[in-house]
Amino acid sequence: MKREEKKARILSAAESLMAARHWSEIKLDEVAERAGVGKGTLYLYFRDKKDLFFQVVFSGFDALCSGIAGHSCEDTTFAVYLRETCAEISTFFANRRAVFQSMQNEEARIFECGGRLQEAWLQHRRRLVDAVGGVLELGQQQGVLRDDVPPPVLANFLLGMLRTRARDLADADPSYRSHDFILEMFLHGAGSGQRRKRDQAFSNQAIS
Amino acid sequence: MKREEKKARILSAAESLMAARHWSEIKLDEVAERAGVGKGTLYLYFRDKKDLFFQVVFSGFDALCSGIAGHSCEDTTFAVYLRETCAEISTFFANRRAVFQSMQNEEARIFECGGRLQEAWLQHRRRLVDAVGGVLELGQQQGVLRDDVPPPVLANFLLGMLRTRARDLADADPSYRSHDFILEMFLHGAGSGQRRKRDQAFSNQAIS
Amino acid sequence: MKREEKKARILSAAESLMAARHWSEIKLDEVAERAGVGKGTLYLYFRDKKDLFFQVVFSGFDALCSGIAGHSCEDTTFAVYLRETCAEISTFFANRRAVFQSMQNEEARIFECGGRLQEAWLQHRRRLVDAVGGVLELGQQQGVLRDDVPPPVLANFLLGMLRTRARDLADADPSYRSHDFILEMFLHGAGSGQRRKRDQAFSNQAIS
Amino acid sequence: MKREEKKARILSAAESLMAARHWSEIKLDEVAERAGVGKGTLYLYFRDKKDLFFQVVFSGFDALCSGIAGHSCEDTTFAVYLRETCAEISTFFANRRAVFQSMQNEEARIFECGGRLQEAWLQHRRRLVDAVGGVLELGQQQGVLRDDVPPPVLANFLLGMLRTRARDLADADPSYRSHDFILEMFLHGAGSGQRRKRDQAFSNQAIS
DNA sequence: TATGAATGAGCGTTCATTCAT
DNA sequence: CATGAATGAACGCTCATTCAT
Repeated sequence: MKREEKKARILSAAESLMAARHWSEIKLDEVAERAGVGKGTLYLYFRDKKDLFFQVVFSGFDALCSGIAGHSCEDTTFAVYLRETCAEISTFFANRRAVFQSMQNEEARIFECGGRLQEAWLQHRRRLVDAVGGVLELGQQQGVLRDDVPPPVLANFLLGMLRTRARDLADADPSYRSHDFILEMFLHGAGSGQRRKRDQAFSNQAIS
Repeated sequence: MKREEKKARILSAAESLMAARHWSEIKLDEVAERAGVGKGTLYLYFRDKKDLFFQVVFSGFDALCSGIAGHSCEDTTFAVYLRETCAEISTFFANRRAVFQSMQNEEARIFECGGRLQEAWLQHRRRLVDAVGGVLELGQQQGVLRDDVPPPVLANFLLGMLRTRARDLADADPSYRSHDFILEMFLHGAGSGQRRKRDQAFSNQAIS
Repeated sequence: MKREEKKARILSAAESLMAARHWSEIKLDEVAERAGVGKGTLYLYFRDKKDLFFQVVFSGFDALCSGIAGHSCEDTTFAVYLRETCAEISTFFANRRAVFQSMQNEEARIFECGGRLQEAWLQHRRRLVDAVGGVLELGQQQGVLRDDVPPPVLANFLLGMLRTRARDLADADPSYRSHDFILEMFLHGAGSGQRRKRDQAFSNQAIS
Repeated sequence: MKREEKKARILSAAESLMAARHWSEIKLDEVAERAGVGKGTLYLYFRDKKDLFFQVVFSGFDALCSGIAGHSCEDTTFAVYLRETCAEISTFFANRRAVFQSMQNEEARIFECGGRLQEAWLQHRRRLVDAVGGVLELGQQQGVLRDDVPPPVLANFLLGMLRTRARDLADADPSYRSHDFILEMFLHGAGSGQRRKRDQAFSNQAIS
């Protein structure tokens, strides 16, 4: 237990540093100091620097994917289900924003590590896309979502919009940062569409 | 002339390397070798490493913004105009993909350079958003785009979707990578909307 | 204890190298090798190259000044006292000859370090002059030294003669290198001796 | 002639820079700029950096030695002759102070150039000592100077005192900086004067 | 187990020297 | 002759990693 706690302290320290700087610009001295352990101690818990940051990046990620894939909308409507999914994802990335603001750029080449880590990241990413895709597929089956586009493609767009919200709209008016607005954009787009009956389903309670 | 050419060679070499790795992981020896010049030569054209990568990042960016802002849709429909704008942006980022795949992560802290570079990037980003926002405002005036959302917010979403296409849909079916599809998603969203009269304007000729 | 010893090893290595070359021509690799430590180790004990050489130069100097100022001739004659002082100074500079042969040129601009180091050196030098001046003042009080010249001026001449001995007379006959001879010259000069009519010849017009 | 003038410009530029910094800290760019010539031009007049500074150091030195050796006191008294010699030396070093303040430290190892330059310097130095020694020998012959000390030894002391004046007494009262005072000290020393019983106190045991 | 002093490979930067113009 | 752009060897300094305690 003591052991796991110390490891967590290190991971946490590294994570907070990765919020602000690229991993190759972070010194292990800093990590050790912030974690309150000796520098040598790091090597008792992690093979090397790369391993440490690797673990920072992926710890928790799997849980997120499982969480999304594990839920089901049986006991609620798809609309609510989708919004909850968005909230879950947003919360996850917000909490780990530090890391993933550094990460999202790296998606295609994380750590440039000859491929092994890159592979790992792509795999993880795919897992998330699949999990979200699974949710969206339900929407298609219920006729709420267009079915001329594969769920993973839709999932990528949705994730992209969440990212836009998190990163590019940080300073925008709060009303444009609500999950409802995001979902409204996701579902109906930017067109003027007089059709717009404004899905009631998406304007109930706000989650976050 | 000769001088500018050499500088361009260096910028190009650096750019191609930045495609694959974070700038702090790129050795100036590599840049020099790939550019076919001596290492010392770099310092004839750039103050230091930071300055080199800074120039890589921003060279061309201003031209893009001006280009977008400079056009007008007087001699064409908004739909065509918008698609051309997208094509312009896509081409730009595709050509400089190397750099901007590294960059987009950095948006919030490029080079972590105490703020000066960060400032510069944010300013540039805002310029692009404004230019695109200008285009979208036209769409609002013509009643093609919803006017309950400020143009810059819409611009961010559009840019986000272009990014999604460039980065997350690299392996998707080509039909989901066309400008027309992107714009279709942008305008009408992922909803099933029986409304869907499928804007004719966007299904004519493909540009890229 | 171990720590101080290692620092001493480094200082000693640097000192011996400074004996032969100007500090800007000495590589830290050399210092490290000669000290039998890794290059990085240098930076555990010294902020940077300048700091290292700075410490080489001044370590021990203060002790010398205090030593000279602290003695007194109460329990001996002034003559013996003065000779002991000379011996002390000579020994110090002989031991650190390496350094000070490099230093004496620098007196006016050591390390050209924008003034801070220069200041330091001048202060140290002045301290030595004052200490020696204090000794000579005793000689004046006892009527052994002329009192028409301020002690610091006399001190400078004495130190200059010791320097002449150490540097210019290295190859001269040993009899001209003894403290006694130096002091004899200091006290009575090069004149033949019918003297003290205050050579009219030398007090006419000034040239420069 | 044009050629010689350009060379002189370069030498002069180098000399003025050597006044303030050690030669290894002076960039050839600086020399070229200050001389108003291209950097490549330096290599038309000097084999390399060492050669340039070598020539800076010794140009004029030979002329000084010849001048001193060439005069004679036939048409004047020894006292006047000696003072003129001092003035000549002082003027020379004052004019070239820049260089020689850097040099005097180097006497024993100039340029650390494996010996060739060092040799050259020692040879030059010896030449000056001999020239001055020649003058002082005249003083011995005329009974004005003690003849129990070889002229070169006396010459070294005299030169040392001139150096003391130039370097250590820069801030002293002007009266202690006149040639007359220097010569007075040189001839009669710092003793009070009842003297020439050859202080017993100073001829006992040697310390070092 | 935990530490941090020690290490040395590696990198950014400088600058004497060359050579095409 | 004159130039200054180009070069690359060299050096100061950093920091991931090891290991004696």
